[in-house]
Amino acid sequence: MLQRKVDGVSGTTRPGGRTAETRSKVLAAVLAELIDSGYGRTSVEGVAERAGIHKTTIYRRWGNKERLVAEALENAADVRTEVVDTGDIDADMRTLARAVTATLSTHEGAATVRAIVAEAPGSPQLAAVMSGFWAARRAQIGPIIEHAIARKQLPATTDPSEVMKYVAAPIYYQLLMSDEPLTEATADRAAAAALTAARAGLLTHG
Amino acid sequence: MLQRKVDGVSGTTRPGGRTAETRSKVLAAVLAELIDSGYGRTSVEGVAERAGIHKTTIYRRWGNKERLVAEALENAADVRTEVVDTGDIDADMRTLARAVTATLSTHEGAATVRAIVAEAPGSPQLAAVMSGFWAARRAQIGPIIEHAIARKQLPATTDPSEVMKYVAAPIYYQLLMSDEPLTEATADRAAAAALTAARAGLLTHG
Amino acid sequence: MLQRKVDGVSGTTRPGGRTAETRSKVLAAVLAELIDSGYGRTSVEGVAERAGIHKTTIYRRWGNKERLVAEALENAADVRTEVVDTGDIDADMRTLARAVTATLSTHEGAATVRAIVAEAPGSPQLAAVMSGFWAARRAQIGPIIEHAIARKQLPATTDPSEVMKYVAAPIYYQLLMSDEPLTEATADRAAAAALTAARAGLLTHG
Amino acid sequence: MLQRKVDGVSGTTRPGGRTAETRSKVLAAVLAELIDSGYGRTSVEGVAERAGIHKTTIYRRWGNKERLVAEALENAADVRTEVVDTGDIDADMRTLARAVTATLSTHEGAATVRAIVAEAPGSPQLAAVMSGFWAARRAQIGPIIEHAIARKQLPATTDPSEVMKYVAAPIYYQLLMSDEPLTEATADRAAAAALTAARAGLLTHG
DNA sequence: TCATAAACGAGACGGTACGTCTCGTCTTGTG
DNA sequence: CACAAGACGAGACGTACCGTCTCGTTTATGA
Repeated sequence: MLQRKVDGVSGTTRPGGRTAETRSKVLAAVLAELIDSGYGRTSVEGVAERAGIHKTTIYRRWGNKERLVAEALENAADVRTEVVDTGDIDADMRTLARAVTATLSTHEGAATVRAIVAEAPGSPQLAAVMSGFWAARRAQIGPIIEHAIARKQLPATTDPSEVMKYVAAPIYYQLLMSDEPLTEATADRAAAAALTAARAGLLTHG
Repeated sequence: MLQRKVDGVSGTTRPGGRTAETRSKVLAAVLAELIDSGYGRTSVEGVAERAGIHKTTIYRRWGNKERLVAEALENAADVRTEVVDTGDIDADMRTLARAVTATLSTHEGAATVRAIVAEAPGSPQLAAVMSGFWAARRAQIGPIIEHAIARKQLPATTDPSEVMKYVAAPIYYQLLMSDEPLTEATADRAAAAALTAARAGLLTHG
Repeated sequence: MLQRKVDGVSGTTRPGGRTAETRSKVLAAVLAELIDSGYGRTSVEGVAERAGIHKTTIYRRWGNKERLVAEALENAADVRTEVVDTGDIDADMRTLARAVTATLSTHEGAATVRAIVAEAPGSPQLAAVMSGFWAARRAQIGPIIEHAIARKQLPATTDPSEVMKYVAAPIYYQLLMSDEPLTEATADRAAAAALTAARAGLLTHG
Repeated sequence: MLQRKVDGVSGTTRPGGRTAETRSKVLAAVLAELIDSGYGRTSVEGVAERAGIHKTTIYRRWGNKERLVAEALENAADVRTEVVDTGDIDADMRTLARAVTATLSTHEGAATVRAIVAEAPGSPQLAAVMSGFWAARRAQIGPIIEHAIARKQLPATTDPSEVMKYVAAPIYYQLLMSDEPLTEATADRAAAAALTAARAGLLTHG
């Protein structure tokens, strides 16, 4: 399954105590601080206080702020969007786009994305997080696109990655670069535009 | 005329002496630091040193790091993309997309965008910078789209802002969210996809 | 004269601020903490708080705890014992011994000595402080001994340094190695014993 | 019988394990660290590592750093100076002084003394160690002095403790307060001076 | 010989202090 | 008056130890 040990990254061997619980409290606190204040104004000490543990513990386990935030974001990114493959490519794309929009519409989602974009350059950890996140997304739509191709609804050489990119791009762009709110209309338009481009044979491999 | 107007955006009051020169040295230094190190690792003291002036001077004129960076970026964004209206909507869009791609392909352009995206939330100054930047872009393509509409190459209700957004989105997205390089193919595909969506009547007002 | 610039060690050039006052507040606070708690339990943060200034200021000026304490002790050691040369060698030695005893009998004097002895090994700064302190002491009794020699009260080859050492040794020893209190009797006995040894020709050069 | 008696030094209570060996390894490590680094820079963790055991074990047995060091020093002080009573008070005192000098001349002896002096105030444990150490020394010279008194070589009221003090004081003083090396001449002079003072009736009870 | 209790290993944790790095303010002096 | 020089307050960062606790493992002994 996709089940991951709760204990993923740092529950090394045998905890002398409350390892896993501490970990989850801290990661939750990181996200909360990120949302409230953004990466720049998030402090390790603030996280520790919010989590009700001591800052030394954080430094012991995560070493520095960057790795701490990276793991928190990785964790958050793990909460994956449920996407179904109904066979109706238009509806499925719309569903996907709306899911993305919904995520980014929350204060939490928006803050997470901003934190990642802001810190990814220069942080191998975060780059890896993002990489993994998008790989997961691609894995999700791959089958949907392939089914659509099988049903001749999309050109045979259509690249699922590109479709994903063209669906997501306008949504992320609107979040990051404009002050317009994200609505369902935003999502639907993005989905429709991506499919139109795909049908026109623009979103192919290579 | 002989009027020089070195003093573009914020020629505060009246350059009593070396004001303007100091200003441009500082702003250049800010950009350089931003490019070298990113926003987080750019320090006012580093900027001062690089500019060969004293940090007090910076604080006197810009007050804080955020306003300093905001003005530097505003200044940088002023270097505007030359876009021509040849009447061939496909070619013109491709030219526009390539110009955007070219800008973001430079180390400087990429760093600038990242700095803006990272700091815009929470910084009214930067939000305004970004706002103005996109207004300028929209002003550029407005006439092109209108001409295309006049020639019936695009639906009458096509929204130039949306077209701009759909051209730019995949390019910015690729810069910020993936590690694929920006190429001319990226630009051409973005331009084609945006036009396809526009022709399909998806990029209309409202 | 023996007058030293108030500003001795760190009044570098000509400060843009309140340098000298800060310095004296800090050094006084160091001594106070040393007396209250001993070297081991004296913290830079505590000193800063007591001095009413910020710890960063201390680190900026003294670099680390060791140098801070060294300078404070150097400063304290400067408060010199007044010793007079009456011509009566017995009385003068007794006066000297009593002065030493009086100094070491105060909480402050005892704490200072303990701090120096504890930290001197491994701290060139403190070694230098101690060196200077004893040089000053030797300079004080030098003339007294010479006068006594001139009056044939002491052997011609008597070494003032040795006399000083034999006067001070039992007093310091009693402070550091036993729990007996320092009294005038302690001082008088030390003075008498040193003179007896000197008269016996034991405290000579080489 | 089958009794093994692994338990050399202090067969604490009931060894469920390898008690005695651990103890001696730890105490040796403490001394070594003390010698290498002084009290301030000696860490329990460092001691544990050097002893090849775990720091928890140390805390279990000694509770804290102070008690650990106290016991190590107590142990070290136990190695007692052999002093003989030949009947020749001058020679015996010289032997005693040379023994003291020899001990303090070693890196180990010097470090031990410094550690004790530095930490004794505020540490009842160490005060007790020192107290015991000097009691042992007094016990050693008591008979020698008494024999000398019996032979009328010293005044009847001579206090052995005072004689010990006046022999040791210049030696300790030189170690702690100056940078002159300890030599046999140092020892001989100290012995001679103490005896001179004693013969002059200065080192009496009360 | 085998169960048991003490000693031990491993390591997470709370906590104090250290020393470093920026940011932004303020003071003083100089051209 | 603009600027250089720099002291200072504020506060976060990351490190080193201290001493406590829990859990699991080893080992000597006594039944």
